[in-house]
Amino acid sequence: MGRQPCCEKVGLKKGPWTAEEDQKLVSFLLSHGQCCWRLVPKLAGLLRCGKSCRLRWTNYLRPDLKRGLLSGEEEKLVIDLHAHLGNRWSKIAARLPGRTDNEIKNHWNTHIKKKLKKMGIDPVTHQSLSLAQHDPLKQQQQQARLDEPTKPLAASQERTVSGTGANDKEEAAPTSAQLKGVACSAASSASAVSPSCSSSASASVAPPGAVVDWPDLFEMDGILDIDWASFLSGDGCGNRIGVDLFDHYSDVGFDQQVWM
DNA sequence: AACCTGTACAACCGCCTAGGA
DNA sequence: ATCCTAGGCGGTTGTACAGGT
Repeated sequence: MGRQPCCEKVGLKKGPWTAEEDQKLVSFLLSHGQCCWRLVPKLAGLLRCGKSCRLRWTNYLRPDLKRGLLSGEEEKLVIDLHAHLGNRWSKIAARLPGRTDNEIKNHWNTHIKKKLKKMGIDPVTHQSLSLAQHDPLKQQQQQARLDEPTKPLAASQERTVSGTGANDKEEAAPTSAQLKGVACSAASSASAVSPSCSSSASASVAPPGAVVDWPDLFEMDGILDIDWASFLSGDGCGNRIGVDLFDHYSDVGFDQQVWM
């Protein structure tokens, strides 16, 4: 007995979304809010699967998304968080307001991986490639640390929406990165700034049944941008992100010149 | 100009989990 | 306790575009 498909796929359209489809989806979601994704395509008059609609909204149409390449500061934060969290893109995205897990994952695979390799850093273990090659035990330990949170029990906690108590518990546990001061309070500050900006938390943009106007969303986005800007600009520990990141990689030869 | 190759990123797929019936 | 559904996640694929030959 196979798994049931997420929806009836016969007759459904696949592939790139057209402007018309985008417009239908956006106008529907903005006037009705997010409710049951399975019903959205029917109600919005789209020949798409609900899952596809959710993805399109989450990764592309959400008004609070930032567009364009990740900034240098964002890249550094992604690397830092990846060293801390591994390939848990949604968790990483939760720390970067206006960015989606998909976007970060793509950026990691196409840009950051290469840069790290170019600098002689293993993008998986965040160790020097030569060090990792010559010290399999250390490599194994590092990998085990990255793998650990994905164990079933931890995974079930991880699935909780960012910013919840469960998530906070996880943050409270000291990690090697935090012990080195890498995490600073960057992570907690960012999450405090925007609990609603990860794809997983996107539902908070508009509660079920809520009618949301574009201006409201943009205004909220503006608030996020201001806070994020001050966060990055050096208020509090903003300046420390870059400094700590380079400190973190100092033993593996993180070359700031190469990066910039 | 035509073709080939590499790159970037949008979109899909399959699996997992939570929650409700 | 079990089954089913919806939502979410990470990995992978597909496609458009740019640059090189």
